[in-house]
Amino acid sequence: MSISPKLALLEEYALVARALSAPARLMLLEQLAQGERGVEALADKTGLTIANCSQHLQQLRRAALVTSRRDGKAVIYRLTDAKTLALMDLLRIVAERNLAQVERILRGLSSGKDAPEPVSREDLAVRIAEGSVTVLDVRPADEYAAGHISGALNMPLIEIERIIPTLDLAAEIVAYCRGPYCIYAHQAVAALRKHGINARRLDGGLPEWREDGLPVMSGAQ
Amino acid sequence: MSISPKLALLEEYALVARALSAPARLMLLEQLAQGERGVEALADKTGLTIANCSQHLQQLRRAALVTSRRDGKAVIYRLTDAKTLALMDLLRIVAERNLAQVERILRGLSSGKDAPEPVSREDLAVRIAEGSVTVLDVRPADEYAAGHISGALNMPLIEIERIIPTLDLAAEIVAYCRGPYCIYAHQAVAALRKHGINARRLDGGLPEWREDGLPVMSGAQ
DNA sequence: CTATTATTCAAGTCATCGCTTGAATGATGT
DNA sequence: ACATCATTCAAGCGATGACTTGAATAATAG
Repeated sequence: MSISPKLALLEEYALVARALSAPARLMLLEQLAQGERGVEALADKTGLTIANCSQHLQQLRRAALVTSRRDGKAVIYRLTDAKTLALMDLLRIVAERNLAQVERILRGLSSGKDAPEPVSREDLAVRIAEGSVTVLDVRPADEYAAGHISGALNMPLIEIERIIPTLDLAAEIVAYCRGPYCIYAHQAVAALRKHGINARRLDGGLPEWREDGLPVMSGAQ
Repeated sequence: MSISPKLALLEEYALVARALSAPARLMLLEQLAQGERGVEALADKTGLTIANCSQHLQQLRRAALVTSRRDGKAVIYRLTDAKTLALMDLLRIVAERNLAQVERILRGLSSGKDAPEPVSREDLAVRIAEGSVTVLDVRPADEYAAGHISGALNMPLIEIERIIPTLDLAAEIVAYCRGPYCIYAHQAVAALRKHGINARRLDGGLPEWREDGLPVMSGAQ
């Protein structure tokens, strides 16, 4: 024990905050919020080198935000529990609530002022049951394959302009992606609205949907 | 706008986390949770130099965790809103839930295993109304003077051993301090229990009590 | 206006972090 | 046992952060 237990405690709290203080690690956490992943898959998705990715993961593990297990020769990481997700969420909420900068970045994405309110998860669940809505999963195909909202169509952002003519325009379109940290859904909605299509964003992404106990179509892990 | 809005966003989130990643700044936030303070008062309480303290405060302000106003020649800082407090709380919860290290530090304080469950704020409010409890504010006298739980006695940690004989042992003792980051109450309870006195800790401190809308005796600012 | 007091700015130092590269470890399959 | 593959470790480099010192700014008092 150190001379100052008070400082030692604060040091531990600070360690957790420091683990969240690098964009690369937030990207990793966002990926892990989709489901557990191996090191190589994470490196791929985030564009980090394997070694660098491994080092970041070890920092996250030191802060107990993630845990790992072995599976054959691979090491699989996952979020420790829902509290990690809660912490990320609150971090985002504070940042968005307070920083004009964030506002401006998100504004820029929706190419102006016509970004509508997001749809709540509860509302979307009801409307899916009614069949009065088309749900688009705008994440990459492999993430869709690993699990998605029941009834959602996969439409990666790259193909969205191409696929517009095939959409059923009678139902409203709701797009979702990885979660609050992810801007795919923002971009998709902006693209659709530019073509005059009635599209909105889901509040939150797949991790939040799953956390709420709403129906998910699970793929192979 | 940068080439990658995604990274720019994550950079903003990371900025908030980074602001929380230094023990010195957590100390400052803990002080500010007691109420607004000037730079010099904060420097005094935390043991930082004035210049260093000012720099930390500016980082907290950049992350929008605190705001400031001028009052004559002094600049007064305060927490931006309750979300800052919530973020600190969640940080602590995650750290304590996950890190064996934290457990060990807190165990060490209560000199063993006999640390009882803390009293909830709700329960304490009821029992104060009944008069079935003695509430001790173990913060320094000046902080007590600036505001405390209605009915609480001030008993700074330094004097606690000396004052033990004067306590009414019929009622249970409940000690509180600045809040979850503060270990005064832990230490006070440990000291009292070492003398066989029935003492417990309040869950949370004055900021949480105030946040819950429970009765506070406000002193001069 | 000048002096005073509270705070902030600026420059410098030392430590730490993030990333890269290349080697070491650990589990699996032949 | 050996080769193979995924991951981790270790060393090095450049950038950033924390703290110190001393000067600059801003508001008030005389």
